[in-house]
Amino acid sequence: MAAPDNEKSRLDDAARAGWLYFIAGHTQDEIAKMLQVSRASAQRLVSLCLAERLITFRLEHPIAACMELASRLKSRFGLVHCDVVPTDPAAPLSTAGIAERSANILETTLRSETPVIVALGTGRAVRAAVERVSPIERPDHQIVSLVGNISADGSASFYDTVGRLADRTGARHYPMPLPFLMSSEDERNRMIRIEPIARVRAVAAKADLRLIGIGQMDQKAQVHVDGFVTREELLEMMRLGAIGEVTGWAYDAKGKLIKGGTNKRLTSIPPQIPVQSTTIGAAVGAAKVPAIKAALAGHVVNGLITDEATARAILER
Amino acid sequence: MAAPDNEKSRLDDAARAGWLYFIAGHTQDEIAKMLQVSRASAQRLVSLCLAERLITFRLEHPIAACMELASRLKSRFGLVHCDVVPTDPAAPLSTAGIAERSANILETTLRSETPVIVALGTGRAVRAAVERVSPIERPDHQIVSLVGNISADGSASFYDTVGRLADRTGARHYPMPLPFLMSSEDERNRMIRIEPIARVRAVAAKADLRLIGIGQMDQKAQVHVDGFVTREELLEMMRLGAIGEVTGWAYDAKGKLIKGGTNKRLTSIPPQIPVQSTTIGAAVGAAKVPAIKAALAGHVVNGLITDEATARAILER
DNA sequence: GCAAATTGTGATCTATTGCTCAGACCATGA
DNA sequence: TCATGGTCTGAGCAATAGATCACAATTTGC
Repeated sequence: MAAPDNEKSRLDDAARAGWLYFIAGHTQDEIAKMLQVSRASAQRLVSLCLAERLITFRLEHPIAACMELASRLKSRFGLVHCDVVPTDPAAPLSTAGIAERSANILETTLRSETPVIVALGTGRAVRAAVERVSPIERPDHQIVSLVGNISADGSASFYDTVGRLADRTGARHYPMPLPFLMSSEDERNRMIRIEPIARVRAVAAKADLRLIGIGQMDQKAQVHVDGFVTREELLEMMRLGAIGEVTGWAYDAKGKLIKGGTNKRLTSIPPQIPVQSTTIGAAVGAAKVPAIKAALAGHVVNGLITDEATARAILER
Repeated sequence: MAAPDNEKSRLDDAARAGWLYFIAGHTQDEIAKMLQVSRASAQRLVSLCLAERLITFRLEHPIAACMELASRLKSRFGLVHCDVVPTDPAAPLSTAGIAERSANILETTLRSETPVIVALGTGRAVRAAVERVSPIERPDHQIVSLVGNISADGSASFYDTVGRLADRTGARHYPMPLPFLMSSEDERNRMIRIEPIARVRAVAAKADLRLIGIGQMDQKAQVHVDGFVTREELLEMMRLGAIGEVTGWAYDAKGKLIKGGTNKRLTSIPPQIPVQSTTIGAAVGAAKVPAIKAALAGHVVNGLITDEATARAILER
């Protein structure tokens, strides 16, 4: 009868100490005096209270749920980085929130004094993020594009994220002066070997941070909506099992790159799978959930920036 | 639009910081790096999170309620000490819990190296407390009785708390070799002036700690049950407004001592009102609630040891 | 009944936290 | 435009908390 009694009174004391510490706000020294133990023991009681989960913390703020989701995503998929932002109820598909966060990541990385290489992929969130980066003079950094910035019709209208970001930092920048998709595999192979392009690819391979969008491969796939791939090409990829894409590279539900179709003619830089350097995907929306899930599960990316609603959907069975 | 936005994002950050600190268990330094602020700012965010009550602590343990009640009693009645112990559901009137606590107080006081004077009053809890004090050699302390230890019939059978406690400490002790109640006011006045008694009273007046029981003055009053006052005397005191007693001294609902009745013939040492030195009342039970309330409100005592059920009743309405 | 093992304790050292202060920054109004 | 008052920031320091160690107490196993 002695052991459970002792244990009980020990937990009682732990609870008392925890109460006095967290709720009444006393110092451990004061608590030690009150409970007639050494300060060391008071400290142990407080930790015991924590360890035994006698005391719990409740954060009454929408952010709390986001932090929780981020933490779960991080451990579920072994991510090196994860941010979940509150979903704007007025505009559930808005990229504003994730763009803000992404900009934050970019700024953090660019603030570094030692030279870094940042690679940018496609996606509205990535473009919006670049817009939100505040200027900082870092001429030693390098900004490189993972994806060609010339559309199918030959125009260079494709939004120049790399240039914009370079403007803000004074960094050297490497756009990729190539069409997104070549007309044949041979042509693609020739193009990516020409000197200026090879240089871009070499820089990109060493990128310290990649920030890319994650696209779904369905009827509303961004690569199709933007006119980079035709309806037929899209349908073929879907037939081949494509469920999502990063920088145009289509992958299946397990995060494996599709072998054929447009993947043979893409000029953009393929993701390393499994991903090595920090590669953060930014995406929101219910439609993208399967694509994001596959990217996470298949280690196409090792970081994610999304919103609360999307995060919940990803974690759902 | 800037101010509310800033403020909102500030609270967001505070919530984030609070989450990272309390729930994820990061240090403020780590949080500072994550949120891209100085450590000082991270610290401010964490305190803001606390100040704005974004985060709350919940203690999942019966002790929590007791601590809460003790804290409320303390501030409501301006007590220097208050302990509330869990009510034993199997024996709601048991003095075991409060005796344990009271013993603790006694031990704490007696552990002091500098000489202290401890005065003991009546009450089962006080007697039980003394029993639970573990021996400690402190011959420089003094233990003094506030109340005569000879009952009406002349026997000295009345439980000798002072002697017991002195046994355990080696302290000098001053029992009060007097009947509880004299037959007349004159006789009382004569008795308390005789040398040995006057000495006891002098020591008692300087007591650093008084530990006393609080009795109710109703049909089941302990002073009557124990045979110290007759039924008639009890009824007279009740007519005079007596609602409770400490060391025999009856007081009314406001905590004022009753002028007449047995109070004129008591040999025990009256409470100072308002109380100056630390005077702790120990009592449990629904029947004692009015007596305890009056003692607290009238500053008959400035400390209380009770149980959860009694504490709730005291605080009610 | 004794020795081993486990557990708890206080001393002491190190890390973390809270606080103060001087200066920067910003908004406001003359 | 510039002074003015208020608010926020980061540096540095003092207070507080946490970790480690050797040792003592207690329990457990033989």
